[in-house]
Amino acid sequence: MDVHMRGRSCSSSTTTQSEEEMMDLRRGPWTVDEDLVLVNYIAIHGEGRWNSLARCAGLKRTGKSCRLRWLNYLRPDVRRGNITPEEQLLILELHSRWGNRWSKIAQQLPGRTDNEIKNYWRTRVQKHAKQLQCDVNSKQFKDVMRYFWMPRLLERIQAARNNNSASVSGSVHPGSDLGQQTQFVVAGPTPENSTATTTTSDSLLTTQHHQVSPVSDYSTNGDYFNPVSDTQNNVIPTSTTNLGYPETVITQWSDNWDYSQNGIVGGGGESSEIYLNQEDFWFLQQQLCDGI
DNA sequence: AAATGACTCAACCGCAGACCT
DNA sequence: TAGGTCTGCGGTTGAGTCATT
Repeated sequence: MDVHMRGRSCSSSTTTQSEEEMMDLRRGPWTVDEDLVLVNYIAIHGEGRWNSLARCAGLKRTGKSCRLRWLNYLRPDVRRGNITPEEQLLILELHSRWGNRWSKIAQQLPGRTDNEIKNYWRTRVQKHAKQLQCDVNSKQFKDVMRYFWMPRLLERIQAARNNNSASVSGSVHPGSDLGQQTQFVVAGPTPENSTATTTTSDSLLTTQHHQVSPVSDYSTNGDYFNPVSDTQNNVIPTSTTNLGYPETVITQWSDNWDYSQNGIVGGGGESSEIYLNQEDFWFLQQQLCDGI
Protein backbone atom coordinates (compact mmCIF):
# COMPACT_ATOMS: atom_id res chain seq x y z
CA MET A 1 0.00 0.00 0.00
CA ASP A 2 1.17 3.48 -0.75
CA VAL A 3 2.60 5.16 2.28
CA HIS A 4 1.21 8.49 1.26
CA MET A 5 -2.26 7.13 1.52
CA ARG A 6 -1.70 6.44 5.16
CA GLY A 7 -2.06 10.08 6.04
CA ARG A 8 -5.51 11.47 6.50
CA SER A 9 -5.50 14.24 3.94
CA CYS A 10 -9.27 14.46 3.78
CA SER A 11 -11.16 16.93 5.93
CA SER A 12 -12.64 14.62 8.52
CA SER A 13 -10.66 12.23 10.58
CA THR A 14 -12.01 8.85 11.54
CA THR A 15 -15.67 8.18 11.09
CA THR A 16 -17.49 6.51 13.90
CA GLN A 17 -20.17 3.90 13.52
CA SER A 18 -22.95 6.33 14.43
CA GLU A 19 -21.66 8.91 11.99
CA GLU A 20 -21.70 6.30 9.26
CA GLU A 21 -25.23 5.38 10.07
CA MET A 22 -26.23 9.05 9.72
CA MET A 23 -24.57 9.33 6.31
CA ASP A 24 -27.23 7.12 4.69
CA LEU A 25 -24.67 4.95 3.01
CA ARG A 26 -25.66 3.42 -0.28
CA ARG A 27 -25.78 -0.32 -0.70
CA GLY A 28 -26.46 -2.72 -3.51
CA PRO A 29 -25.35 -2.57 -7.14
CA TRP A 30 -23.04 0.22 -8.20
CA THR A 31 -24.16 2.79 -10.74
CA VAL A 32 -22.12 3.93 -13.73
CA ASP A 33 -21.69 7.33 -12.11
CA GLU A 34 -20.32 5.80 -8.93
CA ASP A 35 -17.94 3.68 -10.96
CA LEU A 36 -16.69 6.76 -12.77
CA VAL A 37 -16.15 8.63 -9.55
CA LEU A 38 -14.22 5.76 -8.06
CA VAL A 39 -12.09 5.14 -11.14
CA ASN A 40 -11.27 8.81 -11.56
CA TYR A 41 -10.40 9.23 -7.93
CA ILE A 42 -8.09 6.23 -7.91
CA ALA A 43 -6.48 7.38 -11.16
CA ILE A 44 -5.46 10.58 -9.42
CA HIS A 45 -4.84 9.53 -5.85
CA GLY A 46 -4.11 5.84 -6.08
CA GLU A 47 -5.80 3.03 -4.24
CA GLY A 48 -5.76 2.20 -0.56
CA ARG A 49 -7.09 3.88 2.56
CA TRP A 50 -10.49 2.86 1.42
CA ASN A 51 -12.54 4.51 4.13
CA SER A 52 -11.02 7.92 3.60
CA LEU A 53 -11.07 7.34 -0.14
CA ALA A 54 -14.80 6.76 0.00
CA ARG A 55 -15.32 9.96 1.97
CA CYS A 56 -12.99 12.13 -0.05
CA ALA A 57 -14.37 10.92 -3.36
CA GLY A 58 -17.85 11.78 -2.18
CA LEU A 59 -19.07 8.24 -2.52
CA LYS A 60 -21.78 7.26 -0.09
CA ARG A 61 -20.27 3.84 0.21
CA THR A 62 -18.22 2.08 2.82
CA GLY A 63 -14.52 1.74 2.22
CA LYS A 64 -15.03 -1.96 2.05
CA SER A 65 -17.55 -1.61 -0.72
CA CYS A 66 -15.22 0.66 -2.71
CA ARG A 67 -12.34 -1.73 -2.31
CA LEU A 68 -14.41 -4.67 -3.42
CA ARG A 69 -15.80 -2.83 -6.42
CA TRP A 70 -12.35 -1.79 -7.51
CA LEU A 71 -10.63 -5.11 -6.99
CA ASN A 72 -13.34 -7.31 -8.42
CA TYR A 73 -14.64 -5.20 -11.24
CA LEU A 74 -13.09 -1.85 -12.06
CA ARG A 75 -9.40 -2.70 -11.91
CA PRO A 76 -8.02 -2.41 -15.45
CA ASP A 77 -6.34 -5.80 -15.41
CA VAL A 78 -9.40 -7.76 -14.39
CA ARG A 79 -10.07 -10.55 -16.85
CA ARG A 80 -13.67 -11.05 -17.82
CA GLY A 81 -15.29 -14.05 -19.42
CA ASN A 82 -15.34 -17.77 -18.95
CA ILE A 83 -12.75 -19.62 -16.96
CA THR A 84 -10.53 -21.31 -19.53
CA PRO A 85 -9.58 -24.99 -19.31
CA GLU A 86 -6.06 -23.91 -18.34
CA GLU A 87 -7.45 -21.85 -15.51
CA GLN A 88 -9.80 -24.63 -14.43
CA LEU A 89 -6.90 -27.01 -14.28
CA LEU A 90 -4.86 -24.59 -12.27
CA ILE A 91 -7.72 -23.95 -9.87
CA LEU A 92 -8.27 -27.65 -9.30
CA GLU A 93 -4.61 -28.25 -8.73
CA LEU A 94 -4.05 -25.30 -6.45
CA HIS A 95 -7.19 -26.00 -4.46
CA SER A 96 -6.04 -29.54 -3.87
CA ARG A 97 -2.85 -28.06 -2.52
CA TRP A 98 -4.09 -25.05 -0.59
CA GLY A 99 -7.79 -25.60 0.05
CA ASN A 100 -10.10 -22.59 0.18
CA ARG A 101 -7.28 -20.09 0.03
CA TRP A 102 -9.02 -18.16 -2.70
CA SER A 103 -6.87 -15.07 -2.67
CA LYS A 104 -3.72 -17.18 -2.76
CA ILE A 105 -5.09 -19.18 -5.66
CA ALA A 106 -6.15 -15.99 -7.41
CA GLN A 107 -2.61 -14.71 -7.26
CA GLN A 108 -1.62 -17.53 -9.58
CA LEU A 109 -4.28 -16.61 -12.12
CA PRO A 110 -3.50 -13.17 -13.48
CA GLY A 111 -6.56 -10.99 -13.77
CA ARG A 112 -8.85 -13.37 -11.91
CA THR A 113 -10.24 -12.37 -8.56
CA ASP A 114 -10.63 -14.49 -5.49
CA ASN A 115 -14.34 -13.86 -5.70
CA GLU A 116 -14.51 -15.21 -9.21
CA ILE A 117 -12.57 -18.32 -8.34
CA LYS A 118 -14.64 -18.86 -5.25
CA ASN A 119 -17.79 -18.56 -7.31
CA TYR A 120 -16.41 -20.97 -9.88
CA TRP A 121 -15.66 -23.50 -7.19
CA ARG A 122 -19.04 -23.21 -5.55
CA THR A 123 -21.13 -23.21 -8.70
CA ARG A 124 -19.24 -25.74 -10.80
CA VAL A 125 -17.06 -27.97 -8.71
CA GLN A 126 -19.30 -28.30 -5.68
CA LYS A 127 -22.20 -28.91 -7.99
CA HIS A 128 -20.47 -31.94 -9.44
CA ALA A 129 -19.69 -33.23 -5.98
CA LYS A 130 -23.28 -32.75 -4.94
CA GLN A 131 -24.54 -34.59 -7.97
CA LEU A 132 -22.14 -37.41 -7.27
CA GLN A 133 -23.49 -37.39 -3.73
CA CYS A 134 -20.11 -37.10 -2.17
CA ASP A 135 -18.43 -34.40 -0.21
CA VAL A 136 -16.31 -32.02 -2.20
CA ASN A 137 -13.47 -32.65 0.26
CA SER A 138 -13.83 -36.41 0.25
CA LYS A 139 -11.09 -38.60 -1.09
CA GLN A 140 -13.49 -40.03 -3.63
CA PHE A 141 -14.26 -36.71 -5.18
CA LYS A 142 -10.66 -35.62 -5.05
CA ASP A 143 -9.82 -38.79 -6.94
CA VAL A 144 -12.43 -37.99 -9.54
CA MET A 145 -10.85 -34.58 -9.99
CA ARG A 146 -7.30 -35.81 -9.97
CA TYR A 147 -7.61 -38.90 -12.08
CA PHE A 148 -10.35 -37.91 -14.39
CA TRP A 149 -11.30 -34.28 -14.52
CA MET A 150 -7.81 -32.89 -14.60
CA PRO A 151 -6.52 -35.29 -17.25
CA ARG A 152 -9.51 -34.43 -19.40
CA LEU A 153 -8.74 -30.78 -19.05
CA LEU A 154 -5.18 -31.48 -20.03
CA GLU A 155 -6.41 -33.28 -23.10
CA ARG A 156 -8.55 -30.34 -23.95
CA ILE A 157 -5.68 -27.95 -23.59
CA GLN A 158 -3.52 -30.22 -25.68
CA ALA A 159 -6.16 -30.42 -28.37
CA ALA A 160 -6.55 -26.67 -28.41
CA ARG A 161 -2.81 -26.26 -28.63
CA ASN A 162 -2.60 -28.65 -31.52
CA ASN A 163 -5.30 -26.75 -33.31
CA ASN A 164 -3.55 -23.47 -32.75
CA SER A 165 -0.01 -24.64 -33.30
CA ALA A 166 -0.06 -23.88 -36.98
CA SER A 167 -0.76 -20.22 -36.43
CA VAL A 168 0.41 -19.47 -32.92
CA SER A 169 3.19 -21.53 -31.50
CA GLY A 170 3.35 -22.29 -27.84
CA SER A 171 0.77 -19.87 -26.51
CA VAL A 172 -1.63 -20.85 -23.77
CA HIS A 173 -3.64 -17.71 -23.47
CA PRO A 174 -2.82 -14.11 -22.87
CA GLY A 175 -2.04 -13.31 -19.30
CA SER A 176 -1.38 -16.86 -18.27
CA ASP A 177 1.97 -18.07 -17.11
CA LEU A 178 0.84 -21.63 -17.30
CA GLY A 179 3.19 -22.60 -20.04
CA GLN A 180 6.21 -20.98 -18.52
CA GLN A 181 6.09 -21.36 -14.78
CA THR A 182 3.38 -23.58 -13.48
CA GLN A 183 4.12 -27.05 -12.30
CA PHE A 184 1.41 -29.61 -11.85
CA VAL A 185 1.31 -32.71 -9.79
CA VAL A 186 -1.40 -34.89 -11.16
CA ALA A 187 -0.34 -38.47 -11.56
CA GLY A 188 0.09 -41.15 -8.93
CA PRO A 189 -2.07 -43.82 -7.31
CA THR A 190 -3.06 -41.74 -4.31
CA PRO A 191 -2.41 -38.16 -3.32
CA GLU A 192 -0.77 -39.28 -0.11
CA ASN A 193 1.64 -41.95 -1.20
CA SER A 194 1.91 -41.18 -4.83
CA THR A 195 5.09 -41.23 -6.77
CA ALA A 196 3.69 -38.14 -8.28
CA THR A 197 4.82 -36.83 -11.57
CA THR A 198 6.09 -33.33 -11.08
CA THR A 199 6.74 -31.63 -14.31
CA THR A 200 6.18 -28.52 -16.28
CA SER A 201 2.83 -28.23 -17.90
CA ASP A 202 4.36 -28.68 -21.31
CA SER A 203 5.84 -32.03 -20.57
CA LEU A 204 2.87 -33.01 -18.51
CA LEU A 205 0.61 -32.35 -21.40
CA THR A 206 2.54 -34.90 -23.33
CA THR A 207 2.77 -37.35 -20.48
CA GLN A 208 -0.79 -37.15 -19.35
CA HIS A 209 -2.08 -37.54 -22.82
CA HIS A 210 -0.77 -41.07 -22.84
CA GLN A 211 -2.02 -41.91 -19.40
CA VAL A 212 -5.66 -41.52 -20.16
CA SER A 213 -7.61 -42.87 -23.01
CA PRO A 214 -7.72 -40.70 -26.07
CA VAL A 215 -10.80 -38.67 -26.68
CA SER A 216 -13.00 -39.96 -29.41
CA ASP A 217 -13.30 -37.98 -32.56
CA TYR A 218 -14.44 -34.66 -31.22
CA SER A 219 -12.34 -32.82 -33.68
CA THR A 220 -14.36 -34.01 -36.60
CA ASN A 221 -17.88 -34.17 -35.24
CA GLY A 222 -17.56 -31.05 -33.15
CA ASP A 223 -19.08 -32.82 -30.20
CA TYR A 224 -16.39 -32.90 -27.63
CA PHE A 225 -17.39 -35.95 -25.73
CA ASN A 226 -20.78 -37.21 -26.63
CA PRO A 227 -20.82 -40.98 -26.75
CA VAL A 228 -22.86 -41.96 -29.73
CA SER A 229 -22.56 -45.68 -29.38
CA ASP A 230 -20.57 -48.41 -27.75
CA THR A 231 -19.86 -46.30 -24.72
CA GLN A 232 -19.42 -49.06 -22.20
CA ASN A 233 -17.30 -51.67 -23.86
CA ASN A 234 -15.00 -50.15 -26.38
CA VAL A 235 -11.36 -50.77 -25.75
CA ILE A 236 -9.06 -47.88 -26.22
CA PRO A 237 -5.41 -48.77 -25.83
CA THR A 238 -3.31 -46.76 -23.49
CA SER A 239 0.40 -46.74 -23.66
CA THR A 240 1.17 -46.56 -19.95
CA THR A 241 -0.42 -47.21 -16.60
CA ASN A 242 -3.87 -45.88 -15.91
CA LEU A 243 -3.03 -44.22 -12.66
CA GLY A 244 -3.52 -47.42 -10.74
CA TYR A 245 -7.05 -47.99 -11.95
CA PRO A 246 -8.19 -50.78 -14.23
CA GLU A 247 -8.08 -49.73 -17.82
CA THR A 248 -11.74 -50.48 -18.31
CA VAL A 249 -12.63 -48.05 -15.58
CA ILE A 250 -10.56 -45.30 -17.09
CA THR A 251 -11.96 -46.02 -20.51
CA GLN A 252 -15.52 -46.06 -19.28
CA TRP A 253 -15.08 -42.89 -17.30
CA SER A 254 -13.62 -41.17 -20.27
CA ASP A 255 -16.30 -42.31 -22.61
CA ASN A 256 -19.11 -41.26 -20.37
CA TRP A 257 -18.08 -37.67 -19.91
CA ASP A 258 -20.34 -35.34 -21.75
CA TYR A 259 -18.74 -32.13 -22.87
CA SER A 260 -21.59 -31.29 -25.11
CA GLN A 261 -24.44 -30.63 -22.76
CA ASN A 262 -26.09 -27.35 -23.53
CA GLY A 263 -24.05 -24.83 -21.77
CA ILE A 264 -24.78 -22.94 -18.65
CA VAL A 265 -21.73 -21.00 -19.57
CA GLY A 266 -20.89 -20.51 -23.18
CA GLY A 267 -23.28 -23.14 -24.42
CA GLY A 268 -22.95 -26.27 -26.52
CA GLY A 269 -19.60 -27.41 -27.74
CA GLU A 270 -18.11 -24.02 -27.10
CA SER A 271 -18.40 -24.44 -23.36
CA SER A 272 -15.20 -24.92 -21.49
CA GLU A 273 -16.97 -26.79 -18.74
CA ILE A 274 -17.05 -30.50 -18.26
CA TYR A 275 -20.50 -31.90 -17.71
CA LEU A 276 -21.95 -35.22 -16.83
CA ASN A 277 -25.30 -36.54 -17.83
CA GLN A 278 -27.43 -38.68 -15.56
CA GLU A 279 -25.98 -41.94 -16.73
CA ASP A 280 -22.52 -40.59 -16.19
CA PHE A 281 -23.30 -39.70 -12.64
CA TRP A 282 -24.89 -43.06 -11.98
CA PHE A 283 -21.84 -44.77 -13.37
CA LEU A 284 -19.40 -42.66 -11.42
CA GLN A 285 -21.37 -43.18 -8.27
CA GLN A 286 -21.15 -46.92 -8.76
CA GLN A 287 -17.41 -46.64 -9.19
CA LEU A 288 -17.14 -44.52 -6.08
CA CYS A 289 -19.34 -46.83 -4.03
CA ASP A 290 -17.30 -49.81 -5.10
CA GLY A 291 -14.21 -47.99 -3.99
CA ILE A 292 -13.04 -48.17 -7.58
C1' DA B 1 -46.81 -15.86 -23.03
C1' DA B 2 -46.48 -16.76 -18.26
C1' DA B 3 -44.80 -19.37 -14.40
C1' DT B 4 -41.31 -21.81 -12.34
C1' DG B 5 -36.84 -23.44 -11.26
C1' DA B 6 -31.86 -23.43 -11.84
C1' DC B 7 -27.91 -20.94 -12.14
C1' DT B 8 -24.51 -17.08 -11.91
C1' DC B 9 -22.07 -13.63 -9.79
C1' DA B 10 -21.83 -9.01 -7.64
C1' DA B 11 -22.06 -7.50 -3.25
C1' DC B 12 -22.52 -7.94 1.62
C1' DC B 13 -21.19 -9.74 6.28
C1' DG B 14 -18.36 -11.18 10.14
C1' DC B 15 -14.02 -12.09 11.62
C1' DA B 16 -8.99 -11.93 12.34
C1' DG B 17 -4.81 -9.80 11.97
C1' DA B 18 -2.17 -5.71 10.83
C1' DC B 19 -1.50 -1.13 11.56
C1' DC B 20 -1.78 3.41 13.77
C1' DT B 21 -2.08 6.73 17.53
C1' DT C 1 0.94 -1.15 25.49
C1' DA C 2 -3.91 -0.63 24.82
C1' DG C 3 -7.57 0.67 22.16
C1' DG C 4 -9.31 2.06 17.86
C1' DT C 5 -9.24 1.68 12.90
C1' DC C 6 -8.23 -0.39 8.52
C1' DT C 7 -7.55 -4.14 5.42
C1' DG C 8 -8.14 -8.51 3.54
C1' DC C 9 -10.15 -12.98 3.63
C1' DG C 10 -13.65 -16.62 3.33
C1' DG C 11 -18.55 -17.53 3.70
C1' DT C 12 -23.10 -16.26 2.36
C1' DT C 13 -26.94 -13.97 0.12
C1' DG C 14 -30.14 -12.45 -3.22
C1' DA C 15 -31.20 -10.00 -7.61
C1' DG C 16 -30.95 -10.79 -12.29
C1' DT C 17 -30.81 -13.97 -16.15
C1' DC C 18 -31.71 -17.97 -18.69
C1' DA C 19 -33.88 -22.43 -19.65
C1' DT C 20 -37.65 -25.33 -19.20
C1' DT C 21 -42.41 -26.48 -18.67
